[in-house]
Amino acid sequence: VPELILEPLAARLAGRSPLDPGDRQAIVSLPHSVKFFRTGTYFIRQGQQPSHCWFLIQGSACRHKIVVNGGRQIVGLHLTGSLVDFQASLLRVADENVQALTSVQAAAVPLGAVASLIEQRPAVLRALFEDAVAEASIFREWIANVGRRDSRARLAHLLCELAVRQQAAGLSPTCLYQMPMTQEQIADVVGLTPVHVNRTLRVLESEGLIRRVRRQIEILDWNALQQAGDFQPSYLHLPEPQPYLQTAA
Amino acid sequence: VPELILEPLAARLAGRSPLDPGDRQAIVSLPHSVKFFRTGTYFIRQGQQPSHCWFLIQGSACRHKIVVNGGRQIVGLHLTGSLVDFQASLLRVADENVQALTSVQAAAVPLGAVASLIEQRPAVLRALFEDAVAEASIFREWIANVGRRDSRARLAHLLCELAVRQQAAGLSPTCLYQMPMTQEQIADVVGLTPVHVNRTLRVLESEGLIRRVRRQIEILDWNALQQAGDFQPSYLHLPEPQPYLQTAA
DNA sequence: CGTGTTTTTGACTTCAGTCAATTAAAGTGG
DNA sequence: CCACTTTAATTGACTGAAGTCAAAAACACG
Repeated sequence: VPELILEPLAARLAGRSPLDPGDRQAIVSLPHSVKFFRTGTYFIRQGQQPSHCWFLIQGSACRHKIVVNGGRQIVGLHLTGSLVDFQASLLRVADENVQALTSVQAAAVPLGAVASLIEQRPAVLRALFEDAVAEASIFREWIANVGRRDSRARLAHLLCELAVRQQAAGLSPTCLYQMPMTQEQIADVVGLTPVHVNRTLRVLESEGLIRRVRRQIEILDWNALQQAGDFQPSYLHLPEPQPYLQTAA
Repeated sequence: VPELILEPLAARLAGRSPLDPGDRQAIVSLPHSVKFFRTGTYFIRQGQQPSHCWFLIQGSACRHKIVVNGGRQIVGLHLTGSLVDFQASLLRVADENVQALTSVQAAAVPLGAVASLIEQRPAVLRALFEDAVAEASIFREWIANVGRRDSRARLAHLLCELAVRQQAAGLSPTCLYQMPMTQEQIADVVGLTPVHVNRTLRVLESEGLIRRVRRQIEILDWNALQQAGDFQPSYLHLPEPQPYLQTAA
């Protein structure tokens, strides 16, 4: 049933700000087509003018910038359930790249349809606004993470954030999850080199805070990891859990 | 005339997204009281629940976080003309501090009044949304700045950003402006130590890119500074210049 | 089973941090 | 306007966390 595809989006937004049945119906009725992307595919590249935004049905993506010396910085992570690049559509052009971290199943929604949705339904606009404000809070925490924490704290912080966000997305319990990135990509998130990420991850492992098998992260001591990473989840501004979350557990 | 106080806010928002005369009138008619703050005063502290938001009539403020080892990271700068902490009101509590960098003249606007304004006038909500999206774009650029650029580039980038933003705020020409921060505060913006900021600023000065007198920054070679800082102003997403900007030059 | 990533390890370098002292500037009250 | 105090900027010598380079081991996959 095509109506079911965008239902998680409606639920997510309703968790931010109240939506009446008409609002929710308008969201799930947005025109969309489901597409599949393999790891590494670009959703948008710097300088392009997007025509669609993407609802991530399954899989994760990162938003990154290339700096002048050739380095790369990942400036945001989009997990299952997030709406990618709607905000960028409010601005003129994209000045960032968005790339699939895993294989991704996404619903492409034409920007025009979203534009008329928010014009007709202020409550939806409001909910999208609150979603954007919560995302901006994550950006600010990342500035602090990359600017003022040492490598051990930076990585511990990232591991905690992913644990909480993946759980909130209904993907996994907090203590065990699949890391959606290589160590090189992790390095581009936290502003370190891949070599140093590797060494620091094994420090955390040798301290007994985490265990790693393949790319699975198991958090053995949540309190200690949280403390090591100076992690307080309030900045994530997670909405109250919505019905759809339980179904996916 | 009290109506004139919030006129720059209306003009700024109208520059983001079209507002009809009724919208603009509603903005300038918001209840407000003008207050003065001296350097260092806190507008909001971590954990407080704000009751007002602040329109900066004159002066600048910073938004900062304290990390566990006692370090501080400035995660955002608010210059003359910006609306502080309206967004935070959409979330539950503030998890950041906002502090005056200079002496500040600000209009306190009760959050309740803004809440009913955006409920009644979707166009204003839309404009505030776009303002927030542009601000978020700055946060992402800062993540890249702090995460992947060396000290020289970081500082050059900040100097460029301030030059452009202060000019956009109608405060000064691009090539000469008043730095609203001490070197210690600059260090907290770019994630370095005050000592290293000092040394790096004089490197930029000795290279002939800038000149400093008191806290005035004069940019002697705009192209070179822009290149040194890997600075491309598009991420600022400045609106088209509005009438009120010319008056202040 | 070979091929191309990704992860891991070691030796060495460097950029930025630390600690501590000095100089300059900005207030402040008499 | 000048002593006095405080804050901010500057400088030097030394340290250290993270980067670099390069190679080996482990893994993923057709």
